Amino acid sequence: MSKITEILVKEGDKVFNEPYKFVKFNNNPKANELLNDLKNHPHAFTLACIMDRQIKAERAWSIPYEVFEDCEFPNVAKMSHEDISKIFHSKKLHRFNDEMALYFYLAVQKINDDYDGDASKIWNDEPKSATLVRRFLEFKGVGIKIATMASNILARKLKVPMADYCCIDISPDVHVKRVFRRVGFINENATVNEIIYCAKEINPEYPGILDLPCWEVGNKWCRPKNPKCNECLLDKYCPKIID
DNA sequence: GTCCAGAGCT
DNA sequence: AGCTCAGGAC
Repeated sequence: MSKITEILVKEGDKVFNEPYKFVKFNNNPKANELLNDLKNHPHAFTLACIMDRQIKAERAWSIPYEVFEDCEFPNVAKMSHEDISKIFHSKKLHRFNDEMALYFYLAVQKINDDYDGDASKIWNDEPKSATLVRRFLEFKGVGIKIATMASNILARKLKVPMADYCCIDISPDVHVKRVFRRVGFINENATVNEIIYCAKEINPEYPGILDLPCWEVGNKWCRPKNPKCNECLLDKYCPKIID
């Protein structure tokens, strides 16, 4: 194993093995309370994950809190797509307010119809990792990045018990992709599938273990412009392949 | 102007 | 595989 993969796996393992501690998703204390309370507000975490695309992560993690300010769960299940759309537009919750309001609405309906209004039933039966990822994929607006991200956070931070971890892949998002390119794991025009299989190759029993360290490297230091290599934990071993 | 934890449709 | 959705922080 290369020194870089060794460091990334070790960092991932460290977080995975530590006991639960309150997760700080962003700087909104009330949103964080909601997201950490999987027992009483499991839908908040689920809905926030679905909102997590093409905007700053910190902003996406507040969206369920912002909606529930106007209408508490489970009453939100009675709201129409149009009602929810009005909230998204008036509070400017997302870039894609029409589309995200629809996915938010559809997710609430699905939680109601398929999980008896209790989103924790998505993950609380100690599922196989494949089952968990597939359940997230069933939601409209959820693809491989969001399904694996949700599963990774449940496994690594929120300590949700599951039967195995082998099918929780790395979340192939913009940061992971950039970091994988610059450390030389993949080439410039690699596809999402190549990223996923690259992580499987490194740590097949839990490919997603690489997700958090890679995401943090990309978010904090390995920026698109002016990467702060001297502060990065991979500095000594990284080939620093910049396009 | 650049960048942001993408997915769906063609 | 490429295009579209289209907003706010910096």
